[in-house]
Amino acid sequence: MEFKNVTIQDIAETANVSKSTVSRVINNSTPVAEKKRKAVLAAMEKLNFQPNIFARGLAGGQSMTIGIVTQNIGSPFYDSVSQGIISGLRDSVYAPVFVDGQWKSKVEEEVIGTLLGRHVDGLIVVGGSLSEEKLVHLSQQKPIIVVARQLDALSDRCVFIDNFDAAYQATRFLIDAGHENIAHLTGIRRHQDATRRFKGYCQALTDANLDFKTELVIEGDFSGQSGVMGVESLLMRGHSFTAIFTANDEMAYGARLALYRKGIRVPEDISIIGFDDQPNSAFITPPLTTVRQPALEMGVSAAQALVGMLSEGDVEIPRLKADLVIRESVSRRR
Amino acid sequence: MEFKNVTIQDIAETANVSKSTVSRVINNSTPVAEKKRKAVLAAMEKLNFQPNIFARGLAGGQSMTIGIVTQNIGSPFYDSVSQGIISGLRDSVYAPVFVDGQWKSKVEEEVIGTLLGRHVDGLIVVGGSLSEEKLVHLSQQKPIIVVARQLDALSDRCVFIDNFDAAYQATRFLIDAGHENIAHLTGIRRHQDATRRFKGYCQALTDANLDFKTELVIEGDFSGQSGVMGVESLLMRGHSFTAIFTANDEMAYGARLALYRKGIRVPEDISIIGFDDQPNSAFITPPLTTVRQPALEMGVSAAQALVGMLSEGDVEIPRLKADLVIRESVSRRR
DNA sequence: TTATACCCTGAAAACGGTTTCAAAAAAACG
DNA sequence: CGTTTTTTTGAAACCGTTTTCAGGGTATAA
Repeated sequence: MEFKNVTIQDIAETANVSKSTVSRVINNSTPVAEKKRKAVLAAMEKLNFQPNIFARGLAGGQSMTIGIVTQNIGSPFYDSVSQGIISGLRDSVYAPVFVDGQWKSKVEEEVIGTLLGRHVDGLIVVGGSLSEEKLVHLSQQKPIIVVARQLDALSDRCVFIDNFDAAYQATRFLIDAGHENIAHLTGIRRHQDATRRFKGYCQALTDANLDFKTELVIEGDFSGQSGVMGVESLLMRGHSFTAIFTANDEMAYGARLALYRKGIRVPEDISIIGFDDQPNSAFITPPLTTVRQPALEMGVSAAQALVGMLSEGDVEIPRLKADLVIRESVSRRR
Repeated sequence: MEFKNVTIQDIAETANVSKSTVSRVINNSTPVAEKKRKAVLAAMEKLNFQPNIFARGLAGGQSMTIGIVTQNIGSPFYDSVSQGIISGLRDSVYAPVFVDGQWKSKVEEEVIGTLLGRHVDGLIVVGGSLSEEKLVHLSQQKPIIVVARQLDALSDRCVFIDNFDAAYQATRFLIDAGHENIAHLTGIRRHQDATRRFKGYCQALTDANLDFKTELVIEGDFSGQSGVMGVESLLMRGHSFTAIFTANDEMAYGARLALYRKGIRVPEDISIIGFDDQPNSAFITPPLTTVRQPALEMGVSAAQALVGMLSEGDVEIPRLKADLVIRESVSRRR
C-alpha cells in the first residue's frame, strides 16, 4: 500500500547500468545481456520500483488507461456490464476511467472528448445513442469496443446478443404454451434493443399465423412504472389477451403489479415473460420466466477483447447468446 | 470530440509571450499583465488548447483523477452509490478511476496500491473491509472519503446513514402496527451495517418490553436466496411470528417468495419490512414497505465533499438520513 | 536624480520516463 | 589475426508542463 518515489535512475545506479538499459528491460524493447537483466530485475525488486505513469505517458504516449462510457440509467443490466468490465480489467495493466453519457448523444460526445483528452489507450462504449457514423470515425483513431449495441460497420467490435432472436424465442415460448393473444410492452422506441425485440415479437406471431394486433402493443420506457401503465391501458381498452411479453424485467414487474391490483392471477389468468433476467427476477412472485442476457460476461468479454486489441492487435469477441430461463410466470393454455 | 496536439508552446508563440506566462494564466498562479492575459486566452481559444495531462502530472504532481474503491457485490445499493459518484464528479475537473475490492481486505489493499501508483489526487472508498487503522493511515497521505461505513476516527470523512436508528424505526413501525413476534433475517455478520441493523432491531424490542427471541433471528447474507432459506427455517422450527424485518430488500424478496410457496399471504398473515428501498421494491407484490437509503445522494455528496477538500481544503459532508417508506407489505394487527 | 521596492516576465531547470544515435564490445568471417 | 557484422550499451534529446530564479521595468521614496 505504501508508495515511495523510486525512479528509474535509482534502479540504474544500484544495478550499475544506465537508465536506458533499465527502460529496456522494463519494456522488453531491446535485448539486454542476461547478467544485467538480472541485476536490473533484482534492483527493481529490492527497491520496489513502480514506474511513474505520467512520465511514461508523456514519453511513450501510453496512459495504461481505458475509458468507459456508460449511461447513467442505473439499470441492473448496464450496471452488471460495468461490473463485468471492471473485473475483466482487474489483472490487466489497464485501469478503467468511467464517464457518463446519460443516453444523450451530445453529452456522450462531450465526455468522449474528455476521455480522449486524457489519452486513454482504448474505449469501451456501453449502449448510448451516438451515431454509428461517429462511432466509426472514433474507431479509426482509437481501439474501441461497443457493448450492447449492434453496428453493421463495426460488427467485429461489438459485444451483443441477438435481440431479435431472443424476443422471437420468448414469444415463441408463449405461443407454444397455447397463447394466441399476446400483448407486448415495448421499450423506448429509439432504442435499438427495443425495436429489435419488438420485431422479434412480430415475426414470431407471423410465423405462427397469428394476427398481429396493434392494440396489443403499448409503448413503454423500460421502467416499472411504464409496465404498470401499460397493463392498465391494456385492461382499460378491453381487448382480451392471455399473455404479456415485456421488453425488460422491470416492466414485467410493473405489469405483474398492475395485474395484482386488479386481482388477476399470474400465471393462471395471464402469463408474463420478461427480458434480461436481472437477479431479482428469480425471487419475485411468481418467479419470472424471462430471457437471460449474460450482462456480466458481456462486460468481461469487452474488457478482454480490448486488452487483446491493445496487446496483440487481434480481437476475438466470443459470440454470446441469450437464453430462455423458464420459471413460473407462464402457464400452459389448452 | 477531435483532439489535436496543441501545446503550451504553440500558445506562447501565437500570443507572443513565453511558455511560463501561458502556464501562469492557465493556473492563475502569478499575476500577468491584463493585455498579455487576454492575448493568451484568445490564443488558447483559437487553437482549442487542451493541456496534456501527463505533462501536468509529471511537473505538478496533480493527476486530476480520483480513485474509487468499490466492492463487486453488484448490489443495487452499491451500484447506485457508484452512479452517484460518477454524476457528482461530472462537471468537476476530476475523472474517476474505478477498482474493485471484492470485499476482501487483501484485495482492497492491493487495488488501493495501484490507485496510489497512479497518483490519484483523492480516494473514495465505498464500503469494504479494510481495517479502520489502515484507512486512518491512508487518510494521512491522501484526501479520502469513506461511503457507507462509519468510522470513529474518521467521522468527518464518512458519508453514511445511521443504520442503528433506521433499523430501530423499522422495527418500531412493526411494533406500532401491533406485531409482537418479529423475526429478523440478518445480513453478513462481519458487515458493520448488518450488525448495526441487528442492534437497532434488538433495542426497539427491548424498549417496547418485548422479549428478544434468539430463535426468531436467522443469519443471512444479504442475498435473495438467504431470504428464502431464512423463512423456510423459521417455518420449519415452528415458532410463531407475524412479521419479518430483513437486513435488505433482496432478502425481503426471498422471504416473500418462501411465504408465497407455502401459501402464506403477505401482508394478511405475515408482514414484511425491508431495507434499502431499491427501485424494484415499489413494484413487487405487494409493494414493499422498507427503509430508504439515499444511495445516489450518498455518492453525489461523497464526490462533492472530496472535490471540496481538494480545492478549498474544507469538507462539508451533509448529514443524510434514511427514512421509512410505507407501502403495502405491513398490515396492522389488532 | 538616484536609490529602493515591487511587479512582470522569460530562461532554464526540474519531473521520470522512452527513444534515437553512435560508440563499444562481442561475434563471425576470411 | 585483421576485418566486417552484429549485438549491447550509454549519452543525450525529447515529451509538455510547472516552478524557481534572476533580470528588466516601473513606480515610489529619498
